[in-house]
Amino acid sequence: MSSNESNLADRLGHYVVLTDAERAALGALESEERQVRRGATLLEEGKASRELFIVRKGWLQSSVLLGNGGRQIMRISLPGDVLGLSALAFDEAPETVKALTDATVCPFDREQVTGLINSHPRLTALLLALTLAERTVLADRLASVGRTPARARIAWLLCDIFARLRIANPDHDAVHVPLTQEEIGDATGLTAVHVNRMMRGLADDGIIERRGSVVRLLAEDRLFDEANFTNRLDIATSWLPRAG
Amino acid sequence: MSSNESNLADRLGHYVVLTDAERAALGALESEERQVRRGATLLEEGKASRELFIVRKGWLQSSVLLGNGGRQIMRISLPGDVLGLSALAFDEAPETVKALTDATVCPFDREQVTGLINSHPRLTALLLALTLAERTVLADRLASVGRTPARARIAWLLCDIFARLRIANPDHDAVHVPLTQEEIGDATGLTAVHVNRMMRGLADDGIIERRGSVVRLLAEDRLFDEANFTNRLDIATSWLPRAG
DNA sequence: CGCACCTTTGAATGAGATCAAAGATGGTGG
DNA sequence: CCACCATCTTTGATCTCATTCAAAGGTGCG
Repeated sequence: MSSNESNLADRLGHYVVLTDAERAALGALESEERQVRRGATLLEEGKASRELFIVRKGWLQSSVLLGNGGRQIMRISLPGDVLGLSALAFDEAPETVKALTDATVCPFDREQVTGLINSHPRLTALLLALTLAERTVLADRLASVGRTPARARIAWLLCDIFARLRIANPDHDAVHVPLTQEEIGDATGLTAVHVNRMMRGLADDGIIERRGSVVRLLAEDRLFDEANFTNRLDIATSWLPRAG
Repeated sequence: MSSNESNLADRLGHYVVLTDAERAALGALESEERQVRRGATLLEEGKASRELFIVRKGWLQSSVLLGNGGRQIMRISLPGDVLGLSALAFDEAPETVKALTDATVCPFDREQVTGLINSHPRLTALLLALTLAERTVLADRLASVGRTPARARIAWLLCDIFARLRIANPDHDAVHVPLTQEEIGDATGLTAVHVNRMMRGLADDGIIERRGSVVRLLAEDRLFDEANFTNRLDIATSWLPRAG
């Protein structure tokens, strides 16, 4: 069940050198493990939930349903991500979270966050900064969907995914992307049919290569360029409280 | 210069009963006032900035510029809002902030946030919750722009503005909206021309009334309905740390 | 190996963009 | 106080990018 590793601690460790106490506090959030089957729903829009999660393994998606049957995918979550943070603002989940692959998550409840805030100011500040970075990525995504043509939106989504995967795996440039074209459409505000044509275009132009659901990046610079992508993975740390 | 009122304290006071110490800490953030002319830029995308602001008076907008000349407006800021929080995650502003009307803001720097986090866990938790609520609103906006037709997007924007104005002014239903149709377009991912046609449609259908830039809400329920709007202004407080 | 789901391609349609030009509005300086 | 000019709004005509509809291949899993 519990491993003495912590995905979240590893991630935060990129930004600051964690104290043992901090590492222990983060590890406590990952003391419980839950297996999730591909397709299973972890959180449902509108349903009560005070649970949060840290992703240990697998891919998940957060989405909302529109009145007209449409669906918007807000974010793809990867290992090391925190999920369901909005439980800290709302008693009812604003988004549905579904597993795209078999996944392992570590659930904890919001009272554990209360404890963290009370005793670890620096971790709290990091959590806030991470949340703000995520908000900024969401803003970038909005700009992409609101103000760029179909091809650039697809490019942006690929950049987002690749940039994040690179952290854990700097070498890999071929990735199994467990998203159907319909889902890519729901993330970019397009129809599956149009997604298909645009992906074909990117492949024809030698920017990506596709084999089934495996995507290989052939011309990262051109993709970033078409997407107008900004990497938001580095965060400012100079203002953080002293460790303690 | 300094007034002994705090917009932010008033706002947070809606959610919890603040202690004197908490009220004082928040007041300190608003000890300095700065006047901003309509059209003036407070923060510029890409430029260094460690300043944050609390809005005291006036309307402002946050936007990003796209490579192709397009612009996406992310958020309209009103009195009581915190602006420039992303300075806590990035040394360079990800968004440009511009005053839509003459405005008064209270600047403070991010080291003051450090102090707040060190000594006021409950305020820190509230700040986190507020940020998460804002992120959720951004997600709602993304769903609106990505997955609904032009008319519904305009409706959503109006709902967002009216819902927030209602807090300070529950009675008013006619509001001077200092946005050009071009700006409404930049917020909704539409052209000014199409915004014009959609607004006319909403007026023709008796949902709103327009006199110059003053908009009156005639059928709030129908507007909310068309927009698929969810009010995100209430936040959960049961998990917050005890005051102290 | 058969069925459900996904991808691919073609053709027709449509929502919103683009282009163009005529009113309205309001702030500024004379 | 008024006239002027810049900016914003409104409306029409045309165009285009993406949607919709339809149907033929693939793929993988039970």
